Amino acid sequence: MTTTALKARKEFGKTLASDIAHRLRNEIVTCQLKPNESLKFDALRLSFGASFTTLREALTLLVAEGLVVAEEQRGYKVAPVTLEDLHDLTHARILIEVDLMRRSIEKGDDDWEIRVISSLHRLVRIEERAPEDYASNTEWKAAHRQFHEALVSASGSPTLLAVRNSLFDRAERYRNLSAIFRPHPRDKAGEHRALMQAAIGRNADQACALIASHIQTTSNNVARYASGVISAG
Amino acid sequence: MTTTALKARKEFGKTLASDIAHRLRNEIVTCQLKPNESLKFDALRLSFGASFTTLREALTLLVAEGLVVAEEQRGYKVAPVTLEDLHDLTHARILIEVDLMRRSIEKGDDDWEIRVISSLHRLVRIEERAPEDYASNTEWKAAHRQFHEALVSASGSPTLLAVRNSLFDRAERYRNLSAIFRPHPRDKAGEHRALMQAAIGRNADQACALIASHIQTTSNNVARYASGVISAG
DNA sequence: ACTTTGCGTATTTTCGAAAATATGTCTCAT
DNA sequence: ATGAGACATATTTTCGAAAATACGCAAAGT
Repeated sequence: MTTTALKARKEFGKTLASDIAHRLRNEIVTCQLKPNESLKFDALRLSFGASFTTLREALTLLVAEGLVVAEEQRGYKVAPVTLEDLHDLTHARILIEVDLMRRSIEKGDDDWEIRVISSLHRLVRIEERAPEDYASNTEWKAAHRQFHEALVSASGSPTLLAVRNSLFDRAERYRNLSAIFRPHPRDKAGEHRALMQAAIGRNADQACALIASHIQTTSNNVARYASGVISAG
Repeated sequence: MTTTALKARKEFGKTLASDIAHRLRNEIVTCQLKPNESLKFDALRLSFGASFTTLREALTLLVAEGLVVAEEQRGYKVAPVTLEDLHDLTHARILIEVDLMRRSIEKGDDDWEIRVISSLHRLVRIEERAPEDYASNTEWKAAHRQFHEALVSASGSPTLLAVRNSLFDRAERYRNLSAIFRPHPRDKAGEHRALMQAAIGRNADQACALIASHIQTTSNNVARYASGVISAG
């Protein structure tokens, strides 16, 4: 073979388009594809080995999630990062996550408690295993995501959960961005444990206050450490 | 020409795909395309005159908005309507709309006040002109949408506004569904005026209570009158 | 009778070429 | 020098055919 063109093969989703969306989402969230980077079809075609229309479908999906922006007739690019966007995102996340948390605590059954406890356990184990900069560890990120997902998983609100997931991705991109510059990872272990205890203890007010403050603090840290790479809001 | 196939032409959007998404959205919201109806490509191709891939892109857009559901490898269909979904939707709308309302009232400037007042004025004029069942009037629906959009337009929250718009469409589909069975349209004129007055008067608590109750009441009415066509939650 | 297997049809999914649109460059008139 | 117009190139957008996959029905096996 003379070219490096890949033949596309599914790793995740059931259709190729959703599979590519998944991979693209990952590259954007981890900032392998940088904010504002223009997503030319020829280039994407080369790295993903799919045709124009399949790529287009994947990009459409990511536009809906706010990770890609489309300028009609002028192509797609990775969504910009700005302080304004970070603030907007943070506000939306707190509003929705607090609501989901409260209702999850109201409705959560035994299985929910188990999901919360076990996902926290896994997170702690990973932190013990790699105490240094676990925040840039892929395994930690997955566990972190799963813990937060478990907390709200009993809310019984598909609509808000879907929005929440997409906002979580957008926020994770900002966290990854700031991780490049942050001297040391903040110790979130205590916060996570307190969150779990408030949730399992059915102390809704406290859990909501904790999650709001958790999101806000993280956002503030991102704003501080990532200000170098973030365009002026 | 032997077939009735249409040649696609843009009426709205800049690209054909977004244009078709717009038209499809309208047909779904107005229930010309019925809940659960399967969206076969051949049929769509005939009525919209676009190719497979263009239609696919439009459908992808609507899936993200929750008006269409995709069963991978088994095509697309109009999203089902259920009582459960209506409740979920209503809850999400109240949460988000109340937040947007409060911040719009905080931040709204002169232009915002003008938008609110003039959009209400237009709505009232239409109601005067067609006092009978204005709720099934296209013009009224557009004005109604614009009034509610105006109220929250100063919130400065692109993320939540985008979610709000998509939820509004989903809710409008339920309203249209119940309008078929509702004996007489509820008189919303008073509620709308009170909403405007509370907003312009910068009475945030009252405006938030009014909008929450407005959404909840509408949803309750939909549930009552549409129970015949809504699948059991 | 009831499930399983295989095959033809219907439908979706993916592809690469062709059309449409934007961008950049060069020329020419002022 | 500067700006407008025209051509050439780069890029996106749309198309219909081809490949992949699901579905229905008939035949065979238990």
